[in-house]
Amino acid sequence: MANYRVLHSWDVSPEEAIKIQNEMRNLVKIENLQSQIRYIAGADISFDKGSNTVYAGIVVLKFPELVEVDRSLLITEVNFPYIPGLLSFRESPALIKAWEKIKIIPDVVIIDGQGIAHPRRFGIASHFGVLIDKPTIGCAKSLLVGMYKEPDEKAGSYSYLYDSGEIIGVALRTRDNVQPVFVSIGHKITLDESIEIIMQSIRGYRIPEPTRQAHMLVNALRRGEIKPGTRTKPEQDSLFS
DNA sequence: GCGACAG
DNA sequence: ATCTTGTCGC
Repeated sequence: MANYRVLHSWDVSPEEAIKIQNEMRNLVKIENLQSQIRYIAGADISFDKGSNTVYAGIVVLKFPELVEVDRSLLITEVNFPYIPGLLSFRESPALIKAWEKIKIIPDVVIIDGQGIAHPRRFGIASHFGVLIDKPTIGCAKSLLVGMYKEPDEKAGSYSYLYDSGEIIGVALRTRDNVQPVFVSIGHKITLDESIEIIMQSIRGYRIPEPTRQAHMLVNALRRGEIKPGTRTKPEQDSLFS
């Protein structure tokens, strides 16, 4: 269920989208997590080359084990183009649809993109977070705005991301000698908690597991290797049971 | 006007 | 994001 108090139309022009961001930016809450993390989710989208068809998915993992417990995969259409700074208006509609089918509601969601490390401090992670009224973390593979010093090459080290004199996120090295990822507050969380959770979600790869799993699933869906749906294949722990 | 620019 | 093989480095 989305946060009906702030629902708005997705059928808007780029100009209207910017106006919505400037109004909704004030709804972002920066606070400590209000509950322990038992489940964490990753959300992502996949596209075909020149098609309007999008493959969306959200994967819920038990935390900190990071074992899948639920998933929501669906195929739909998009019209809004990719415009730097307006990514949310292209990807959120599909992600919201996927969110509404999730059975196990996660305590925090990692989004593939920026949170407040955005020109108007309202990237997709913040927008999505406000809409679902849940804690979210923005974890992008590349920079949108801001300046930073290269963090030390050791996993776990980070440096602050600045824009207009304010700290908007961090460049975090998730593994030794790999390009850093850009972590920022999405909604209802602090930057320190975001960094901590991202590092606790790393399992041998640069990208945190929730996002990586979601990315693999939506790509498998696009290639037709798996079908849309919401059930997670139960583990065959025992031949009995 | 020029350059930058999440996915 | 997507189109794509091999290749360099830990």
